[in-house]
Amino acid sequence: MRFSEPMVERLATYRRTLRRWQREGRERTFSRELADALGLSAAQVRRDLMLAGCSGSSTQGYPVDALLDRFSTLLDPPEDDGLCLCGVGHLGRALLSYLGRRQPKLRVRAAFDSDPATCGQSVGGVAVLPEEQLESVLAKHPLSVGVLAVPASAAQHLAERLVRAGVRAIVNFTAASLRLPHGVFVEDIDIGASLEKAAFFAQARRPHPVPPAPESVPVPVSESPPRHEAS
Amino acid sequence: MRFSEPMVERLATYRRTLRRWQREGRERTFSRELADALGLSAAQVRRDLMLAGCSGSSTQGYPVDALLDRFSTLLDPPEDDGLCLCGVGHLGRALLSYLGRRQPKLRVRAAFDSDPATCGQSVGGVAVLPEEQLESVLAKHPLSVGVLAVPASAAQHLAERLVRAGVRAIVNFTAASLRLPHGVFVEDIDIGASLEKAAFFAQARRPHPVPPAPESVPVPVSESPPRHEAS
DNA sequence: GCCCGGCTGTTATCCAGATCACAGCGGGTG
DNA sequence: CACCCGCTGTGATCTGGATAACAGCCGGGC
Repeated sequence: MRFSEPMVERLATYRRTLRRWQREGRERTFSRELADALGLSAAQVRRDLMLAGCSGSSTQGYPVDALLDRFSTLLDPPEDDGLCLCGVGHLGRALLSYLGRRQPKLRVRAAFDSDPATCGQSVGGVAVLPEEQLESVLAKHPLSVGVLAVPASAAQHLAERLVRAGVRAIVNFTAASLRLPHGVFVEDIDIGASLEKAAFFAQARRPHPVPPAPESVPVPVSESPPRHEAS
Repeated sequence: MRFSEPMVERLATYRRTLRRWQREGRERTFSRELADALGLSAAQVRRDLMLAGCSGSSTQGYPVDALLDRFSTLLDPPEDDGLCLCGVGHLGRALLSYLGRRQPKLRVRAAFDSDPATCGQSVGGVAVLPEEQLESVLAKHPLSVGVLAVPASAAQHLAERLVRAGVRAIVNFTAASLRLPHGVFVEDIDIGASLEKAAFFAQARRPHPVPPAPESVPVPVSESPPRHEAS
């Protein structure tokens, strides 16, 4: 049995929503409520919960606490595990400040930068160390997730160092496409490409000019698919 | 004929790679080269190029210049279009500095923030305006893409204002799931969920504790699928 | 001049993930 | 007590995207 990538991503969003509801005092919920809150279909929520090993009653729905407990078991890393951030530029700082206050279990445990001026600073409560110490720090305190927020030209080399140092998943904010051994999980977050995609689909209904092709050029169109149960 | 989302995203990455090669003086390329550079299969590159309306010769491959021209036609927004950034916190600043130097055609044309202390500053060459002016500025200078880098609690309301002001695509860095009229393209970039996903798949090979389910809990495992042509 | 090899363009096939559909249940109502 | 309603759990089906497969072409070698 293995969980699919999109499902794990959804579990994380279920958990966020359920935590808010828990703070608000809600004790039980129905698949439909979660679905509406997140723009999914109720059937998909039920299926995800089933695969995650959660169960509910047909009249009372699912107990919020039990769901959150189960999600913690599935999603939370071991006690002293966490993130290793490479690159403390603008984006790295944004991540540090974001994660500093947000995620309790998924903290940045080590941050590295190649710029001597940045090293030694403490950003969001995390000390920034010189990149040379990456291997020695991770040898003492292994971490399973690396985050790349460096220039694209440095990404491949740093990724390899991270993997050699024991990292088994990398979140790559770089435009570089990483080539790493099988078994290492890579999550690419290509902000530039996402912005270009949005710009494309914003224009998509307008006719395009027709320069290179001799034939008429298709007018690309996209709809946001309706994401709700037909009922 | 419509282009799929993943395809448009790939086109953006093809373009980035081809631009680098063009700077290096390379004039022609083969599907295999692009595929290897980006971790895709040659067949997929050929298919994308075909759908994009590009053609090459079986002996010389594709001319780099022609590909880039075609991609510009498809991906570049109209001359005075661009991005409208909402929220100039850490992440907003990172985006401004990233886009300031990178994308020539996809610039941030307006930036807004609700914090009076932030307004009036100029970040990365873009003046930060008070959020109240969103409608009046966009009325004078319509932009087709909005970028949300605000707290999740403000996201839905701001998104609706953007759409009323003429925005047709939104890049949502917020954890909120937006409910917007059909026809508005939404690209969610959920950094928190992505980090949790990476943490999960980093752990995925370890046995999990088995608390709630009476039965043995499955050990979820994921492989990065091999992404190359079998040949 | 003829064959061979490799690359393009395109069709056919496959697959994961999402959607649909429905059996089963349990409590509420009359 | 019998019926009804709505929700869970789950098999069946659908679909879009990726992969595989191959016909056609062209230039180079012999």
